[in-house]
Amino acid sequence: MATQNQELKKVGLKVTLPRVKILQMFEASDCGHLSAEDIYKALQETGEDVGLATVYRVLTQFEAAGLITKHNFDGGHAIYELASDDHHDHMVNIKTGEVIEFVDSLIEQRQHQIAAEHGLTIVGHSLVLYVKATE
Amino acid sequence: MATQNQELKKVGLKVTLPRVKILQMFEASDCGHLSAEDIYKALQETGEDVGLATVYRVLTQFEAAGLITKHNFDGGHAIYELASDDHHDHMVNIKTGEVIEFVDSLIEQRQHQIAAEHGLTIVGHSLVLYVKATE
DNA sequence: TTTACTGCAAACTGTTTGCAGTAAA
DNA sequence: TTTACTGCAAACAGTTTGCAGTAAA
Repeated sequence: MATQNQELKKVGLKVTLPRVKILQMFEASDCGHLSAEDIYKALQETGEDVGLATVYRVLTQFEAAGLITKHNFDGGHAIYELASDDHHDHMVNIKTGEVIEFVDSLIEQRQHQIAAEHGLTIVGHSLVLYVKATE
Repeated sequence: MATQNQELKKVGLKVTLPRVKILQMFEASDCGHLSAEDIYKALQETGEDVGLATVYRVLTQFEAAGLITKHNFDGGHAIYELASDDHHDHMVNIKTGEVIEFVDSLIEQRQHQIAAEHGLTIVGHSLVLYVKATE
């Protein structure tokens, strides 16, 4: 039995076709950074009859369940990726659209320090570097 | 004559009431982080008859002219602030909506270093810490 | 007078929601 | 059988745009 089924049950969601398919897409895709539109189109192409509204609902549920993470990069639409234990930030290549992940504990550390200096606690954060190839 | 008039002329925009008023609002407001909606409402309250579409148009023109900077924080609507030479990042208090600016040269430095390690150059970046008061 | 600018309403994009039907448990 | 889930279409928020009128130069 596919692993997805267990993952879904674990978070209290019924095992339905749209959910299994979408979860598979995240696990299959190597880059792993997908928008609702990406997923919707890909499902259409494989002949699956899943509505866009359902894609959004499933993504919201997956995010609430901690299976995936949502990012609001520039450019309007949100993108999602499988949640992983290790936190990381992103570089977006503005020429190619490529998304590169990176981790830097020094930056993480400074962020918490800065918030603390203001008597604040970090609830979430977003660090995106928009980059291009060095000439 | 008000300074705003020169600034507008310098960037090749006619000196009109909506533009002068909006530019004044940015210079007057101490926090300086305003959304289109904020500006529109404030103008209504002072009895100015400026349409929301015009607010958006003016903001877009000001951004193109380099007078102001646009930020896409979480939560749907964009916010704008007067452009300044010194770069800074933002903390957004998720309870109050308050925006706090901060600068950290260590983080800046690391960002460039990380990009360089990948053979990339930073074109732009966005660092936002979503925070709340420490309990 | 000429041309840029404006307000209005209608269009658009990304996302959410109400509802009646459908399928998982 | 029960209840969660689905597709559809309609609603939504933030933003943009076409157009005919208005005001800056």
